[in-house]
Amino acid sequence: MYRTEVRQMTAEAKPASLQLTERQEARRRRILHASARLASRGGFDAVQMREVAENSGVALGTLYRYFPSKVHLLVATMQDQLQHMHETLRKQPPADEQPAARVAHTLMRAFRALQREPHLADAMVRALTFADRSVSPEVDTVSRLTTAIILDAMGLDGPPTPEQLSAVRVIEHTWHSALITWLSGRASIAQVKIDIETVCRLIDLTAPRRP
Amino acid sequence: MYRTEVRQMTAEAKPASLQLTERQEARRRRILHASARLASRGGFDAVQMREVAENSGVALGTLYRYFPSKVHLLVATMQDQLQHMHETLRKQPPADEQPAARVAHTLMRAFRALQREPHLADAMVRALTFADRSVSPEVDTVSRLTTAIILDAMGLDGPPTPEQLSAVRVIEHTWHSALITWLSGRASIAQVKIDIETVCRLIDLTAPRRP
DNA sequence: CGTTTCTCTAGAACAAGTTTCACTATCGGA
DNA sequence: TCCGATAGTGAAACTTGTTCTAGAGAAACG
Repeated sequence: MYRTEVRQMTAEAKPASLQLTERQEARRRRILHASARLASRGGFDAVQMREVAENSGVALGTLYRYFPSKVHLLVATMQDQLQHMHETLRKQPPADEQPAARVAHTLMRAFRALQREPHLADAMVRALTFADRSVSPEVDTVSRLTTAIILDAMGLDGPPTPEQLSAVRVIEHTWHSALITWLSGRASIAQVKIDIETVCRLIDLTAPRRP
Repeated sequence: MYRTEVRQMTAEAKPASLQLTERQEARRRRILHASARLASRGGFDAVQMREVAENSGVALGTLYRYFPSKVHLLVATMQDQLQHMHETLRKQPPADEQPAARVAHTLMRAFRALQREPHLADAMVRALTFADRSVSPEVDTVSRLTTAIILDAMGLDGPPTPEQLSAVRVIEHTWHSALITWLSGRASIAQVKIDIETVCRLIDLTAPRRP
């Protein structure tokens, strides 16, 4: 930790200028890449800031200018991965009849992807749930992405009702927490599957259209 | 972090002898008390191992003998607090008709208790979700306690069905994750309430007895 | 009691996240 | 093209979790 009450960098207020030059964009990308690679190896603990800096050919101070903490870095890494995931999932929408089944299948597909890189999943999810208020904006972005994936899977006609949004929030809660119990070896893959299917029943509950 | 692959203490295998002497029990209690007090002040970051050791009149090495990491310490602190909570809640069981409402009210009561000590809640919940495999047994104990509280609130006649246990697990997931979003300022108290009420609907779903 | 074996203490040492500093390189505008 | 502002570099310093060591104390046990 080691963080003074109000983070007060020398001069600038918050992030780098929103418009990055090409070189800066490349640096950022190198950093995220190194982060993901190290995370794939050994999870949260294996992502060491000095090593990330070295592997991405950037000074430690620069790394901290781009991502003000390790958690920021890993949450940004998760954003990045989620983006890919969203596109991949969008390409092959689930074919099920019921919205609940579509969401459950989509999440299980995402889960299988995470199983292929369990260490990376560990790093990202641990960072996400460990994040404190200073990371709220970034975590919020991840949350919105996840919500978008679920809403996509539901395949609604119109905008979601408040009830449906509540259900989606609860599904997200379950998703994150179930991942954690799996990652820490306290729940099996089968158990995660059951939990996801169970919570997805809430969707049918909030859209009880009678034909 | 800084933890070698396999934790290999000099001689003893795991924890202190299961039977603590009186002095040892007192030490353990002082440590937990100091931990809770520091956590109440400033949350996870404010619980510094050196300070816990000092405040409980114990050497740093001893602290680590009792609790092999900060996360272990905070999870044990949570166990302790949950025990109190369980007893308190048990004394005034909710009077509602429906099991779902009973569970929702019980959890909201617990939530209000946490709101009185938000920093303490922060420390405990962050530790809980950040815990890795080495803390699994302790985290499992917390999980069982939470499950017991929920099952108590449901007030079942017989043993719960597998379906009901799934619902309870999902409720627990939602409970932890909703707490986190609240603690990190990304969800309001009202939102947590809605999420809890939403997920509790699963209970009615798994016990659709028609009179 | 004396011995043997733990346990506890004090304090140094180490690892990794974070900050700081003194420079140098790059960029955008006059 | 030159200049001031901004960004990046390298290295050291600082904070806090964790480990290690040598010796003092307590407990079990003959």
